[in-house]
Parts: sequence; C-alpha cells; structure tokens
Amino acid sequence: MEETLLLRLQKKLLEIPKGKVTTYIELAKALDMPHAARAIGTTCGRNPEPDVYPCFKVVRSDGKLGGFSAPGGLDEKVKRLSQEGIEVVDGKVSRLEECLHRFA
DNA sequence: CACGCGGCACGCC
DNA sequence: GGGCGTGCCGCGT
Repeated sequence: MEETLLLRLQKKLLEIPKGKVTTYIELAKALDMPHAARAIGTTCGRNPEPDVYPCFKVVRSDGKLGGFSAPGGLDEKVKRLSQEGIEVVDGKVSRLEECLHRFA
C-alpha cells in the first residue's frame, strides 16, 4: 500500500485524545521516520483539512508551537489548543509532559 | 542561559 | 531526475 505520508499522518493525528498534543518527533517515530521530523512539519502544512485532521495539536519537542500555515496563523493554533484545555503561554505549551500523547 | 548555524528526511515544482 | 523549501532538531558559541 503506497499510502502517502499525509494519509498516515492524518491517521495518527486522529489517534490523539482530546486535551492532548504530540510532537513532530513522536509522529516521526510513529511513522518509522525518527529523523524526518521536518518532513512531518512540511506535511502538516500541506494538510488540506486542518479542521478534520488536528495538525494544530502537533508542537515542537521543546514545547513551542512552531508555526501554523492554516488561516488564522499561529494565533488560531493557540486558540484551538486552549479549547482542548491545553495551556499555551508565550507561544509554548506549559505542562507539555502532562499533555503530550505518545504513540505506544 | 540564550541565540545561531548546519544538517537531515520528505514533498512538490 | 535534480533542486529547493519546510509547522524542525541538536549542537556549538
């Protein structure tokens, strides 16, 4: 099955429970590409439907949000994360360790 | 402790 | 088929 990275990424995004986030590294590892975190970011940016696939729930390994190509920009990303109950301060997720979802 | 640069894997032109 | 860009990461200054 030649599923695109985007498709597999979307599946993983849907596995993230509400109120949780994940990092590009975790996704990369979950997709057997532990060194391709950058590609994950690029793919998220190319995500055609960020409302269906919560690419905004993906943050950097250091807790920072990184960026957000969807309409509204980074501010919109912060809003959505806040809606999930995730506290975002100064462009980064506080309590990341508690909100971070890991793909077994 | 904070900032800056290079490298890396993957997608698209 | 080759090259560039990227929502990044890690290490060096």
